[in-house]
Amino acid sequence: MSLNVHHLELFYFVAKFEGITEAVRKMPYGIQQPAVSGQISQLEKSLGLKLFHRRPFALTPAGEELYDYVYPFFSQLDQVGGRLRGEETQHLRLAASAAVLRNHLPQVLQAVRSDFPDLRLTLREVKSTEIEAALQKQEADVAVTILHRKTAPGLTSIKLLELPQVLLVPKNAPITKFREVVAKAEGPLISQPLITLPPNEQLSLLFQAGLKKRDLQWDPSMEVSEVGLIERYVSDGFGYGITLNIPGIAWPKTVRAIRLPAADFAPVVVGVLHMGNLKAVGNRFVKVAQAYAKELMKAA
DNA sequence: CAATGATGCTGTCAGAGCAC
DNA sequence: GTGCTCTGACAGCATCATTG
Repeated sequence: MSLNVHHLELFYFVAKFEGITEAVRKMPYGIQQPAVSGQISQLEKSLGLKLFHRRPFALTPAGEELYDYVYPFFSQLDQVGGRLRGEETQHLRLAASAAVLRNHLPQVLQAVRSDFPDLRLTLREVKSTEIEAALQKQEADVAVTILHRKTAPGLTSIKLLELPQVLLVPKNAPITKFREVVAKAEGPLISQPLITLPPNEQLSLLFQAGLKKRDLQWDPSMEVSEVGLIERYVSDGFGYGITLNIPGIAWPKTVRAIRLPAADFAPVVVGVLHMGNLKAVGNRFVKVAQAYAKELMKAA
């Protein structure tokens, strides 16, 4: 025997407002207390069990379970209506790395907000390896991330800028060029401690590809989850780090950045990813991000 | 095919029952 | 007594089977 959805809706309000009378007062439409009481009785009768104790109000275990089940549906009905009516046009859900969210998006979003005064934002920190999945699951509208040669089907990528790979060394390190590191190596093996992102990150892949081209081997001794940590541990003397040179962003005084030869160590491409067609606010975001990237490159 | 009546569901109003 | 809940009587509406 299936449950009556109208009964479930009334039960949702009764459980939410903790009582029949309170539910009647606060419900978004007019209904009298006896009607609610009667409908709830029918629901309980059809289930063959009590859903809540009346006075004082308390959900029974069965009531708790049913409330947990119906809550996500009824609590989001208003928002769904708004979305269907197109009232969500000024909502932008963004996915990006922590570094991008912290260092770059504030300025870009400031500009977007001047065109969309009612802009509502959802910013989500997502690892670059999980960003495509987040877009495909519709958990975000747009992502700013490192682009691969191949993006997942259905995704559109827009290139913003290319960032050169750099070797980050402590300020007092006795080298100024990458070839000096190589010169100190015993054969192809570089033994200097190395700090990198996880091996499946695009930056790590491109760096290892560059080493391979030069028949070098340099295995990381320390793996960190975000580029900000590389700076930190390099300046604390844990080793040299592989990171990106972002124009306009100054390095801490405790480290120095050494450019890796671009011929072998390909720059990392950063861009915007999205699925399907973007709303106006999404398109505006892309335009502003492109302008911002252009300014950054000029500053380089 | 349209009209009719039975049935079921949900609603209101008035008022009774009950706990504090 | 007060406030909350339930019960009973009755109305409006939709559906469905029956009837002419």
